[in-house]
Amino acid sequence: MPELPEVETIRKGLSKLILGKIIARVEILKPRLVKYDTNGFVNKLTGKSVADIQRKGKVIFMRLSSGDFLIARLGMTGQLVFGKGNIKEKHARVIIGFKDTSRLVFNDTREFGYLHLADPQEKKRIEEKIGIDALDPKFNYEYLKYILRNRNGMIKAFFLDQKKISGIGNIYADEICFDAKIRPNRKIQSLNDTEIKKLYNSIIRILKLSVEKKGTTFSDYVDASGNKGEFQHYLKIYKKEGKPCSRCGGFIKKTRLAGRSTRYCESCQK
DNA sequence: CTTCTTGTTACTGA
DNA sequence: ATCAGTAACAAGAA
Repeated sequence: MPELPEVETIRKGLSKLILGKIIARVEILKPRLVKYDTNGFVNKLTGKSVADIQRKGKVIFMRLSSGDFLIARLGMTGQLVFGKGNIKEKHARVIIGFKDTSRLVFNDTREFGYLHLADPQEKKRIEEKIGIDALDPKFNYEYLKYILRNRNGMIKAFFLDQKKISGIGNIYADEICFDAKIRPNRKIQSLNDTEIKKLYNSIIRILKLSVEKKGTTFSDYVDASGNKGEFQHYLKIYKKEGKPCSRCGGFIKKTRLAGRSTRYCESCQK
C-alpha cells in the first residue's frame, strides 16, 4: 500500500510519537521479516532510542541513539503503528516495546515488507541504491529531463523503477500520467519538452496534495496512529475503469503494463 | 472455484 | 546493455 505520501505520513507521525523513547524489549514474531540476524537485531535495539527518522522513496530510516539505523520497508501491506497497552493485531510481525510500556508494532499481512538493522556504512550504501526522492527539492525539471535522456522504455515503467526516481508506485504513477494527460505506455523518447514539463509538474502536484491528505487508504494503509488517509477521495483514474472520465467524460480503460494493472482515459490522455 | 491486489527482485527472451 | 513479460514471496477480498 504505501507509496511516498503514505510513507511520509507514517514518518511524520512516528517522529511525533517515538523519538527519545527507550526500547525495553523486542519481540520478533516472524523471523523471516527481520534482516539479517535475529539476535543481533534484538541486541542492537535494546536500550537504545530513536533519535530521528528519515525517508527516501518508500523506505524509512530510523537513526538510533547508537548511530545504527532501523530500516523499514513496508512492501504492499506493511504498517508501523504506535500504541499504548495491548493492541490486538492479527498480523503483528515485530513488536518494539518501550520503557514506558508504549509500543511500536510492525504489521504486515502479506509479509512482503521487512525490518533491517544497519550500521551507518550499510545505511549509506542502501540509500545510494535508491534514486532521488520525488519530493527532494533537488529534483527539478532539468533533473527529470537528465535522467530520462538515452532511455527508451515506457514512462510508467520508468516511474515504477525506484532506482531512477523513488516514491512513486502503481496508484500515483497512473494518477500522475492522468494529471499530465500522457498515456502510461508512451515511449520516453516520444515525449517532447512540454510533455516532460507537464509530467514533472504533475509528479510534484499529486504527491504534495496526497501528503497533505495523509495518503491513500484502499485496504490496509493506516498512519502511525492507526488512522486512514483521505486521498482515496481525490483519485481520478485509479480503480475508475468503467466510469466516465471526470475531465472529459471519455472511457477509462484498464490494461496491464510493467506487470501492473494500469488505467488511463482513452480520450484525453495522449 | 478464479482473479485480483498500494512492492520488489530474479529470471527469461528479444 | 536495455527492455518487456512473468513468477515468486503470502494473505485476503470479491
